[in-house]
Amino acid sequence: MDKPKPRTFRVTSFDVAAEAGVSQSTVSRALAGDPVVSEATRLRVAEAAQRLNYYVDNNAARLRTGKTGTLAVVVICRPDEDRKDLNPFTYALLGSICAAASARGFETLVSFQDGPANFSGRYEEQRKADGLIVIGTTQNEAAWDYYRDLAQSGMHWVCWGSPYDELEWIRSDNHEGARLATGHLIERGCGKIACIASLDSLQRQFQERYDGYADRMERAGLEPWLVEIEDGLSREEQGRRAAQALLASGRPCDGIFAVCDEIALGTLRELTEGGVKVPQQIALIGFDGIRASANAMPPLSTVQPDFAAAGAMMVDKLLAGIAGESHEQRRVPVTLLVRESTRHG
Amino acid sequence: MDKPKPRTFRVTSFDVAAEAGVSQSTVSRALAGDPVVSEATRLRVAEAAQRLNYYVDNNAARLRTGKTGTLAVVVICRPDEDRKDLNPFTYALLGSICAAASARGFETLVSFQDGPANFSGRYEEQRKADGLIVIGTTQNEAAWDYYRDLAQSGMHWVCWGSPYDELEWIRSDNHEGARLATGHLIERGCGKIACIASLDSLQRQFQERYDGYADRMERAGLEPWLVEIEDGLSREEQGRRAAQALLASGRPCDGIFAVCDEIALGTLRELTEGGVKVPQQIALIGFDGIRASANAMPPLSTVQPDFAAAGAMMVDKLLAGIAGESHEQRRVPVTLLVRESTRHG
DNA sequence: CTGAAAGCGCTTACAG
DNA sequence: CTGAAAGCGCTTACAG
Repeated sequence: MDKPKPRTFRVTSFDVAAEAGVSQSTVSRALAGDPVVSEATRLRVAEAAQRLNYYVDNNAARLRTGKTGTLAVVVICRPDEDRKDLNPFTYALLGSICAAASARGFETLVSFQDGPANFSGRYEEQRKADGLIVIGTTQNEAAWDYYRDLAQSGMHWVCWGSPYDELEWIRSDNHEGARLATGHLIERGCGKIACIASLDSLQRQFQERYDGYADRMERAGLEPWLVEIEDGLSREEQGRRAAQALLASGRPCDGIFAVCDEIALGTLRELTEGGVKVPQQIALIGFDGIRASANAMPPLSTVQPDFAAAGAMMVDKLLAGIAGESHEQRRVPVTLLVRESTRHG
Repeated sequence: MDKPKPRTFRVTSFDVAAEAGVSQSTVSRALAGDPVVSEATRLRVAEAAQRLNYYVDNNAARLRTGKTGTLAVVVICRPDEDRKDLNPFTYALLGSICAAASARGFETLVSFQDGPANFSGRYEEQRKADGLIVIGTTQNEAAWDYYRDLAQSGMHWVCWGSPYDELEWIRSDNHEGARLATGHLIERGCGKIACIASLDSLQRQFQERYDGYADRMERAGLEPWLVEIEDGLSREEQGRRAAQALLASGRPCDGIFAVCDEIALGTLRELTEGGVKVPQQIALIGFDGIRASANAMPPLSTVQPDFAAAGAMMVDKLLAGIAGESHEQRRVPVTLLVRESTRHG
């Protein structure tokens, strides 16, 4: 048999107290930066702690205070989707949320959830987090139903991508972004502008973007032209099919606004492979500002939300909720990013 | 003044005990699935817990057991890099790690770190996690130095992307992948094959890939041809510059192996914009299998590591280390992905 | 198979 | 400004 593992002794605040010649409570106060502790004592304690390589046991502190200093972040995926194939927008948002949380002194407990076997949002009840941020694909209805039900319990949370308007959401300024994109095409000289979108009531963001497009078209005296995407395909494939349908219709077209970059990339490939020159024959613009849009051939014009602001806004809204304060801001500002795909010949 | 917030009472195992008519210890055992508890009791307790909407307080359990059931994942970024611009390979790896941890019953505490103000890897000392996984850019030397020093303290950890060979790393099977890529170009008929790479001693992965390339070239009686990337640029820009240098050299070339997809994408754009037809004049292949490689024009051939295996291997190695077991596997298997960029005219 | 009790390592009233 | 003591809510020997 193996030798029994030598019990590893943990350095506690009592050890530091002995080392510094003060009481354990003073150690706790000194290390927490309690201003009531005299500077001399604080220093003596800090040095003792360093000598002993002491760190506060987070579990004990959390148990005592009831606060976790942690935010849970749930990323909703398509069922059985490879993590590699997750929408890059979602990854960027995740990164920005973690950065914002960290800047405010919170840790982030991240989990990817794709099906009922996986759904688990009881972070507050289990005292694993003080609140919850849910982001990810709108298309996983089961997931959103699960979280909508959970929300009834009065948990603290904020989401991005929810198909339901009544939840605590943060979104891009979709109307404004779509107006910018459409206006850009119009100013560039396009008059026959199609919008590749979905009016599916679950796709709130796409609907909002279509509305912004239609709005701007009508303001210019132009007729909105909707090319609907098909359900149940990858975004890229949706973009390809929509482009096929558009070309097959024979209707003249000189500009396309696709409601997300991934759809736009599919559209771009289909157009290019079909011999249509972008932007000379058809100008194309997307929405989201994902990294891959810059690498497309030609580079894709797009509307980009302020990612840093997105993460910050979600975290701030959540923290406000936890503190019992109100927080009205829900729209992340967007910018027009003009690249080759809409530039003048 | 506001009314004082009503103290929210927490349901504890004592409440469940009263509800089920058993002792608190029995509640704990029953809910933990201890087989010593009779089935009838277990059921009664489970029902009582559900009625009261009871969940075990994770902090108390963790304090008592000394285990956190959590793995920390640190993503090393370039200083001040926008989270949106993080290498998509890293995001994919992060997703696969979280999935693997979750499948093994562990939570993941994720943080993005880019500079000394940010470095913080004392997760075990603070009892925030049982071990640590570090991934991210090789280029942040300060970060790797920090973690290399920390590792001296005997913490449990595994990393991906470290410039240092002596650490506990997991990597793609870079030699094999590079041989596959190079062999594919050769079989396709290429004879003048350049490799865009870096032999910088810190870029272990790139070096390994170059070695695999050179190996395969020599086996075919061909002369290796290294085009070095410049330091301190984005990967895409490195790829562009390398392509410029290659074309400017005037040396005939019919195939390029770029040691990562992001470099390859830059190379592809530079070639295309310079009027060089890919793959008709020059065939091009990358490495990493990032999502954007599929969206390039033409779609980029590449070598893809098994992402799911990568996350699983990292988590398994870490858990083995925590359990005091050994775990030898460190190379993630790779597959050749043939797309348009290397297809026959 | 079940219960009474100890103790994980802190934070924070309370007292001085 | 500092200390003695209580208690956060569990898990797990120990006893029966």
